[in-house]
Amino acid sequence: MKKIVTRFAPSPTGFMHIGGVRTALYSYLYAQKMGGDFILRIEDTDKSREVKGSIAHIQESLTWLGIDWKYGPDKPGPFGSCLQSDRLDIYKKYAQTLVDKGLAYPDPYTNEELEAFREQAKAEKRPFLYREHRPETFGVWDGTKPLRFKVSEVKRYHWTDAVRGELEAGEEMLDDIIIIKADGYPTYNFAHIVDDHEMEVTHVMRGEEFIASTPKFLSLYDALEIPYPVFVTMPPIMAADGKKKLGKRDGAKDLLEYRTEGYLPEAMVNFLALIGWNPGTEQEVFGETELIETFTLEKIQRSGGAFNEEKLLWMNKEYLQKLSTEDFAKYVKDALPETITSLPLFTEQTLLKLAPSIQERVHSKAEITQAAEEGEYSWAFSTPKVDPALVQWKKDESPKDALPRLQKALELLTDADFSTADTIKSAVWDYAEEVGRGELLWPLRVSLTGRERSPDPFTCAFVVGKEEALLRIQSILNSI
RNA sequence: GGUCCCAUCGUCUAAUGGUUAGGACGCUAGGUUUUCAUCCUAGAAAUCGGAGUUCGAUUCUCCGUGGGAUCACCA
Repeated sequence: MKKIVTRFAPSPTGFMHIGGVRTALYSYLYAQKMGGDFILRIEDTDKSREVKGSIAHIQESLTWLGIDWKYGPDKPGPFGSCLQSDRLDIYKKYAQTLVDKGLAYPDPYTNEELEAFREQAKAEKRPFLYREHRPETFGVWDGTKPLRFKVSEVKRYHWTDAVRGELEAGEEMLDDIIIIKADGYPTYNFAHIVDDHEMEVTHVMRGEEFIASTPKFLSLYDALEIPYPVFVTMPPIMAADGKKKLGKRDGAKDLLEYRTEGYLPEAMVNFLALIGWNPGTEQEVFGETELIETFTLEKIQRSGGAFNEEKLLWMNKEYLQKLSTEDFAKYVKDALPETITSLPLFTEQTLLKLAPSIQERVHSKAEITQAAEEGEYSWAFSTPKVDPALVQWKKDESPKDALPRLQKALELLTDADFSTADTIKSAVWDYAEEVGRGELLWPLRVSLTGRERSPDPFTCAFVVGKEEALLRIQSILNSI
């Protein structure tokens, strides 16, 4: 059996966004699943649109997600460079075979003349077709004029798509397209066919925007006598409103922004895989290995899917919870603003003790940063100013009513084992049951944190440590 | 406008001729050792419309409708 080869072929015109990455991911997953190769090819044939640094950016994006390539801009293959700009001679060679067969010719018209043809067609309300203006005799291609492909067979093309099934399109799409531009660079239409053939790509996986132009490609495959690869059309990813394709103009973000926001690559991969594909089971959370095992072309969706950030957030939480406490503490530290990390009681040790209580509730780095800015964690790293009124548990009580309970708790805690939150809990639990849990636990927690919302009092006491905890309780006792 | 593609809860989707149309996110309610969160349980929520084929259509066919894509010396 022939080795499966897939490729991802972006143009270096800026950052990578969700849509592009998903295409890359599926191509990668399929190659992995089939024991084949995945190639990263850079389609840099339009110098004017090229954005400096984007090749590195693309590589960084894919690497972040754990998508690695057998051949790429940094790793040439047996077929040569993976940068199209390095392959000009190859395209010229293929173009020449077309010229030799009388299937390609230099465009004799000026831009102005072409524009006039277009205007005319528009005025007559019919589509513009270059082939209607095809010169009767072909000049010699000297490289100063664009080279056009002469469509020899204007017919209806039928082809099979691994996802969409039988597809067809009419002759309206067939025209004498430019294959080599006046600047010597090939067009996408031509270059990708040559490269896919040279690189022995078996499965061409790309977005549905290419369905309409497939007849053009097919006519070129025929003229070049290149066998068709398997076409695999991916559904578009739509903007959150589900109305239009997610593009840079519709708020599609740079993939790496998600990294900065604290999304884990595993969560992103898992989430991305599930827009437009599913295993047919009820499983939602997949590791990469599992994804590779279960991935099939047949289960790729036909219709477009909206990018739902809330589900991404949920997914991220799933993966955040799998992190070790140490790793999660690092994650938290990254998210904490200077105002927190510079607090007097801030230490790695305290952070490590606090981390689990954050881990069970948080979805992203942004959430931690925001909570921190709102003062949610300050109690752990500095002695809070406690408003005595907050100690009041029931409406008809006065803060003073909590005094005896706190006094007793202080005694119990003085003798308590502070090695875990549980040992602290067992020291006061019986008493809490006796007086009513809320009656003790609320004032205790408030004394420790000064906040209406926080983790449970045992965790809080554990985080700040025995000495500090006792100090805080004593302090509230004095101030009521 | 021509051509092409698509159509199940708000969203991601399962079920391809026979199911109480299932799951997940989100939402609502209740519960779990105080608050917030987590977690658990329950609930509301969908087959775009119309014909046809069939004993029976989410599923097959046709026509609408809606949405998307594409018509470059961009990829």
